[in-house]
Amino acid sequence: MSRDEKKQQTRKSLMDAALDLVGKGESLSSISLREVTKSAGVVPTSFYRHFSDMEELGLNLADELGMLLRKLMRAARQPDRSPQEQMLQSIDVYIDFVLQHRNHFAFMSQCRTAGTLALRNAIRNELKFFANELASDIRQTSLLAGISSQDLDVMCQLIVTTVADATVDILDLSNGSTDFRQEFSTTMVKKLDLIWQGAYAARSSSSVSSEPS
Amino acid sequence: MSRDEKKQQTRKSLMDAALDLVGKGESLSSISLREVTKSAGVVPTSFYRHFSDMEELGLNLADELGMLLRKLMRAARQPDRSPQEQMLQSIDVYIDFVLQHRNHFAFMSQCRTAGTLALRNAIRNELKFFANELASDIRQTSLLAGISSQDLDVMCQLIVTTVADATVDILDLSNGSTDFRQEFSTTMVKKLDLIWQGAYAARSSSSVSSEPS
DNA sequence: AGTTTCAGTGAACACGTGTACACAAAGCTA
DNA sequence: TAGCTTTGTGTACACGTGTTCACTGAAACT
Repeated sequence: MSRDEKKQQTRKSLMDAALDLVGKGESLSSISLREVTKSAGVVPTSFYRHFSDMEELGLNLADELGMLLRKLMRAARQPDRSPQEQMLQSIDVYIDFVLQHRNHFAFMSQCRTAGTLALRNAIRNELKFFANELASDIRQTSLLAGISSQDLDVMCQLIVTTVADATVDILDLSNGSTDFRQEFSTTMVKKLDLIWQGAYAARSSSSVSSEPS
Repeated sequence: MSRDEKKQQTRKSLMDAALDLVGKGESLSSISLREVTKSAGVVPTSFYRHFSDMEELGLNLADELGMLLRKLMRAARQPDRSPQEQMLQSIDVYIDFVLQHRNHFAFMSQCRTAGTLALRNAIRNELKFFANELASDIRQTSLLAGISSQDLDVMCQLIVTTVADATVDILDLSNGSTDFRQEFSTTMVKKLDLIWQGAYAARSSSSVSSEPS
C-alpha cells in the first residue's frame, strides 16, 4: 500500500471516529481531539498530520455531507409522476438514506444550529445548494408552471428546512417503535403537501405584501 | 436580605452566567461547570447547592425559555386585522423579542437540535406548546374557518419550526448590516404567506393522501 | 544503494476538569 | 441567647486536555 493511500486511510478513520462519537450522542463541540485519535487507533499527536484543529475536521465532514446530499439528490430523482406519488416516494427514499448514513445526518442536525459559525455556514451552504438543485429540478417538470422564480426558491428553502428539521426525529424515533415510518411519513406528507399547495396557490397570483406600488 | 432570596439570587446568576457564555458563541455542551461558577462569581463547589449537573441547569433554562415564549405569545396577540397585517407585525414583534432576549434564543436555537436528548425534548415540548396555543388562537379568529383540526395543527407546527429555524439568522445578522430587518422580514413574509396560502387551500378540501378508503 | 521525506510514536508539559471533604459564617428556630 | 441549618469557601485529588519535541522506520526519490 502506497504511503499516500495509507495516509488517506488514517485520515478517513479519524473522520469516521469523530462521526461515530457524534452518532453516539456527543456534540461535536464537546468531543476532544484525544477521544477522536483514541477511537481511531492512533496517537494524539498524529492528529496534526491531517488537521490543525477539530474545526477543520468538522469542515471536512461538512464537505462529505455535501457529497452525500448530491448522491441523495440523484437517488431521489424519479421519472415523471404525480406530485403526490413523487412526494411519498421521496420521503421513503429520504428515510432510508438517513438511516443508511445515521452519523452524517446526526452531524448535520446538530451542527446546523450549534457549532462554530464557520461550521454552521458550511452546512447551511450545502443545504442552500440542495434547495437550488431542487428548484431547478421542479422548474423543469413544469408542474408549477407560472410560479415566480422567487416563490419557487422560497418554497424549496421551506421544504429543505422542514425536512432537515424533521431529520432528528427520524434518528430519534428509529430506535423505538417499529412502525414509526408510517406515522412519520403521514405527518411529513401533510407538511409538504401544505407547502406545495401554498406554492400552487401563489402560482400567477403575485405575492401579497411584497409589491409596494 | 433573607437567606432564600440570597440563594435564588446566586442561582439566577449561575443560570445567567451559563446563558451569557452560550450567547457569546459557546455550545452549552462544551461549557464547563467551573467556567459558569467563575463567571457567576462563586466557587465551583457552590454549584452543587443549586444543580446536580450542567444538564439540570440546562433544563431550568428551558423552563425559563418556556415562560418567555408565553410572554411572547401574549405580546404578539393583536386585535383583529387582516392576516397579512398581523403577519407583518408579528414578525416585527418577534424580531424585537429575540433581540431583547438574545441569549435565551441562542440557547433555544442550539439546544433544539444539539444537546442532550432530555434537553432537546424539553425545548421541543415548549415549541409544541407554543404551536398549540397558536392553533387555538387562530381557531378563534375563524380566519381559516372550515380547516380540519389536523391541518391547522400541521400548519402551526410548520410556522413554529420555520420561525425557530430562522431565529439563528436574526441573531447572526443583527451584528452586521443595519437594515437586515427589511431583508429578513420580506423573505419571512414570503415563507409564512406560502404556508398560510397552503392552509387556506387545504380548507375544506380534504388532505391528499391520508384518506385510505 | 544512499539519501531524503514524512506519517506515526512516546514522553513530557502546564493547565483545566469534576467532585469530595472539612470548615466558616450568617440566617433561622426554639 | 443557644443551637441547628445551610449557603458559600478553600484545599485537595486524580484525571483528561491540547500541544511541544525529539525520535523511528519505511516508503519515495535520485
